[in-house]
Amino acid sequence: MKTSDALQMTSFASPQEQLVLTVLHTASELLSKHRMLLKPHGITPEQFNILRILRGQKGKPIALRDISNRMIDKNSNTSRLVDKLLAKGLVQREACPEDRRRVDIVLTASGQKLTEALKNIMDREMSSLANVWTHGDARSAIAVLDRWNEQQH
Amino acid sequence: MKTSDALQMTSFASPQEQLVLTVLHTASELLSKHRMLLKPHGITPEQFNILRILRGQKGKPIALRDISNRMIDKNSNTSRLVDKLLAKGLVQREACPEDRRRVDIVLTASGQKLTEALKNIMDREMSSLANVWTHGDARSAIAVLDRWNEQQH
DNA sequence: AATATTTAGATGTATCAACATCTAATGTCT
DNA sequence: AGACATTAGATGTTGATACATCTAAATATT
Repeated sequence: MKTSDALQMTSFASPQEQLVLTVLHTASELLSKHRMLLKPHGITPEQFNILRILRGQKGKPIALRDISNRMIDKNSNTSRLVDKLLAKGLVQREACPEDRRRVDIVLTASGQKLTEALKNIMDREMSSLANVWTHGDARSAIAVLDRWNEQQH
Repeated sequence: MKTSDALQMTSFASPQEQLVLTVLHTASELLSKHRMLLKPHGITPEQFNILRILRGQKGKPIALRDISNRMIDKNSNTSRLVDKLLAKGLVQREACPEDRRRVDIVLTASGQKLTEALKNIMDREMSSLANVWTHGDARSAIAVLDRWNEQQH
């Protein structure tokens, strides 16, 4: 359903304001869809975000701080999300000798296995987007949104 | 900062996948900005969303159910959000004679006053977007995103 | 009319975000 | 070296979402 229908928008907001509402609504729906796909495996999108980052490390440990920097939600509480993954035996903490404040994180064997499986699921979902958006569509929308993002900070 | 920089994206995802990440990241940043603007007044973006809907009613009561339908996050817990507004004396509950299951909500006088003030703040923010996006930019991005939204459900 | 189903809303629990605060370790400055 | 500031991370609290369940009222079915 189009955003304006979904929100039953009646008033005549500017296209810019409509875009803001559309982005917020679309993000909510995307997240909801990801949650549904991951749920059978007991993983939330927020937890998967961390697993995906760890997978990109290919076994190399990464400090908790650096995970935070790569996350979609910058202020998300990485410490506690990692706790959840730890409780499931998907990741390990490792002391960092050079800097004893730091805590390095790596995937365990079972964490690697699950992450691969989940990535396949998400990749299938992502590739289905090609039926909706051409490369050009996607690139132009990215350009528009990033024009706002670049103004921040 | 561009999304790809903010997330330190290194791998070569498809433009479609990049757009998904860009939408999620932009929504997170937008929400964060709105939270900052509203915070001095003790209102969250989620609570403001309800106030804005009530304002559109121009005094006419609206069922909790209908508020839910117009919200950005469909699954947000409208009952408890209204509780918060009630505790601040910004809204009133009214029994609905035709259907005793329903609970109608209206703004109180102080709720109206605060909502006007907040709307001015948000309107100023929205109109500043014209410096970033032309009408055409916004419309084309909306069209791209809605193409996905229309496929859902 | 009696039963069953649906709907509106409230509520309990788990997960996560937002924000502040705290500790320990590191870095800086004189 | 000693004082101060910064950084990494953990943790407590509050606000919100996700999901399940529950009650009461309305609607549909037979």
